[in-house]
Amino acid sequence: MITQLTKQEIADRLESKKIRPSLQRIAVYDYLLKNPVHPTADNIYTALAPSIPTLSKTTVYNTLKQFAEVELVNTITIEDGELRFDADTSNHMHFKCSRCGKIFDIYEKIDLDEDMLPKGFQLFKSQTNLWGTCRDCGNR
Amino acid sequence: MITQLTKQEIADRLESKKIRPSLQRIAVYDYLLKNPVHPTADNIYTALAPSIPTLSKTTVYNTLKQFAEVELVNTITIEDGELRFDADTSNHMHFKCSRCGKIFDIYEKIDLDEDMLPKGFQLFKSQTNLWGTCRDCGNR
DNA sequence: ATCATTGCAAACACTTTGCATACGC
DNA sequence: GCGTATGCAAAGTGTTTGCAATGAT
Repeated sequence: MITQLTKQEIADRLESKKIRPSLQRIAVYDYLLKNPVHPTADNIYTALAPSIPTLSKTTVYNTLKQFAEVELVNTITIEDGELRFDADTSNHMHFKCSRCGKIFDIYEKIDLDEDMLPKGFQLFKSQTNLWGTCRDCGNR
Repeated sequence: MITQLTKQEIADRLESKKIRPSLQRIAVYDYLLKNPVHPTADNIYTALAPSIPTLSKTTVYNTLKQFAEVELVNTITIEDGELRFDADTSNHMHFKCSRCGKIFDIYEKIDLDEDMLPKGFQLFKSQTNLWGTCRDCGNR
């Protein structure tokens, strides 16, 4: 499920969201596409820092926040105290293995719609998180 | 949906989970039952501090962590950077109003089961979070 | 030249830890 | 009296903010 886009394609996508395609921003988005493992801001910073020596964590945070605002990425709050990011904005669930900590994408669709909410409520977004053990970690 | 239990009933419930029913622990659990608004640890501390002047935040944090471990309460990660607590451990969803910030319980049930997971995965727990606007806050 | 972006350091918010005091059986 | 619980202060973690330097058009 790794998406490859050329730098130009990434640049175009950023511009279509009115975000100037700087080197840093392209690198962050490219990283998210190539590493769909729901990294934290710190993960991304650590991964990119060697190739962009001047990169700062602030820039990574700013960039991700901006991406989230224009819905280029989804933020995942499956774990308290850290935010994870996903460039796959299609509607899917996340499964966190309590043993190894890996987060898996689950594309099974569940139907959620406004009808299940009380009158007058409007639904913008939903997120379903699952916890358990993955195939490699067995039970308990 | 406010649950009232006597101190004795709370004490019994804590003991059934092998937790010694101290004054502080009873107060925290009682608060959660009477105030099912998904408070943070800090909310609880602030609310209880006047009546238990020696109470410390550490104790509130310790207590909640303990309760969560024995599944007396559920932890809700609907917002990054803060954990919320719910003494209602029945399976339900949470709706956060993006405007007023209130969190509502949605008892509509969605079916999630192990069948939707890849082979070898085991499901222990799930949590569905919804975002939008509540009846009082209208749209946008 | 102007305006946006970057990156450092400091500030923040929430939570956990270390440890001495106090409490309960 | 002994083991657990409590509470203070300090440390830790993830994130945001203030601001000067840099970069792009």
